[in-house]
Amino acid sequence: MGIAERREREKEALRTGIVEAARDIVSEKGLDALSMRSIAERIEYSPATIYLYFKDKEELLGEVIKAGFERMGGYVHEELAMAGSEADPAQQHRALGRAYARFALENTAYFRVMFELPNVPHVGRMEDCRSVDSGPAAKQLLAETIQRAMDAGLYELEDAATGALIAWGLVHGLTSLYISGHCAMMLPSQEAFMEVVETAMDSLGNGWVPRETAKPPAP
Amino acid sequence: MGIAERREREKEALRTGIVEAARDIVSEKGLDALSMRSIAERIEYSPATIYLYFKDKEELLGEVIKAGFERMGGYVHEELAMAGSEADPAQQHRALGRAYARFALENTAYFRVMFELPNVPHVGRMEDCRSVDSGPAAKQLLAETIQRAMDAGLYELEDAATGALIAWGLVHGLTSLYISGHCAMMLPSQEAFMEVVETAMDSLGNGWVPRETAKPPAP
DNA sequence: CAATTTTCTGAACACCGTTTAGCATACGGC
DNA sequence: GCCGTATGCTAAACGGTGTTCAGAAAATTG
Repeated sequence: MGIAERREREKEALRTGIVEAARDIVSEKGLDALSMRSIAERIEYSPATIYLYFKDKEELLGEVIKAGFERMGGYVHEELAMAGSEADPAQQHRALGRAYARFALENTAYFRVMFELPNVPHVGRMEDCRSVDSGPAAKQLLAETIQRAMDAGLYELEDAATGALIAWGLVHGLTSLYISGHCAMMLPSQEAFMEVVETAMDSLGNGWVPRETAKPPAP
Repeated sequence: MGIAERREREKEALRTGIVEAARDIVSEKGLDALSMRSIAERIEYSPATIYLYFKDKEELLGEVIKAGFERMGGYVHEELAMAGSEADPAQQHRALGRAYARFALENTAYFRVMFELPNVPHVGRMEDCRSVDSGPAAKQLLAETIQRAMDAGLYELEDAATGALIAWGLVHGLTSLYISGHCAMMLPSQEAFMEVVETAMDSLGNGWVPRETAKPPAP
């Protein structure tokens, strides 16, 4: 009775096909070019068909965002590898920031969809929504990294989760400002931007380094 | 010949009326509710009339944004006053951050229009555009404050402008993440958010504090 | 092959930003 | 006061959007 299963598979294939089409349009033409009609044209179905697979555009975008977090995961992997396996937690923390910034630079439209969209978790349900669902992998990795840095005595702060949030906010903010062109006059190139990100992470990390590194006083 | 002047005044009044209507709609109903038609309805004119006073929606939004920066200026003024006149530059820096965050909390839709809109400075002309035009007051104030902190020996960094950008990015990022609901599970209340902002500014400020505060060694 | 279920779509709806042709009104010169 | 003109304004339309729904088309079943 493989016939029902084949139907199931085809259905699933079309569903993911829709998501991929949306992802590609966002990547290639930008968010503004992403309409139900443009997706429909690309997959060669009627716009109405999409609504048989997704409740509305919001839900479809949710899937695109999920895919975005997976793509970002690749960047994280790369930067961690680049940092080397002998990197200490603080260096890994920098690697995560670099990954985030680089992902944003190379996937601007994607980044916008993921973080700057009206979003509106439709106050109430906020579990199955946005980064809560797919992003936590990255968020948790960041928190764990900072926790390890604390354990290693590299960072001194009260709460790893708060520290992770701050670190995230720092890089996210710089990235968001850069991408939106709010500091274009100050950052003429992507290199300049990446450098500022490094400086920023240095500043923050420096602020977390214990003041007196256990210098036992000789009486 | 007061007649031409009266006409001029009426024209100007309608123009600012349009901007105020747009501002109010954004404040009251959110950005999504802001359409040329909704503005027209509020000012009791035809939608087409708006185009006699503004080139397009983008230009109109520019004026709204300008008004937004002025409103933010009020917050800055308040927080600086709250900090007191004897506050040192580092404390003033914190006050600026508080103002930014509080403004965002109390004018969410406004904040979004100002910083998270597609923006697109239409690469090329970027003078008369966005924060470059109206925001620089705030940006420059931040840069000056940090420069003063450097001069006072409170902060130790290479470039005040870069420092200002980093400080801005930090608060902006946290704010943007909070407003977009990306860290809702971690920040249940506005108070919790404001506290994280304080902690974040402390961390960054701490990272900028000179390591050894000129402790002349006695030989 | 006929009946039924499943999958899909054409057409419509209400909205959007924007343009244009034309309608009133208020003005300046006679 | 009247007339031509310049000004301010708008109704209607255009092409776009997300979304819905009756019904066509196709695939599966008996």
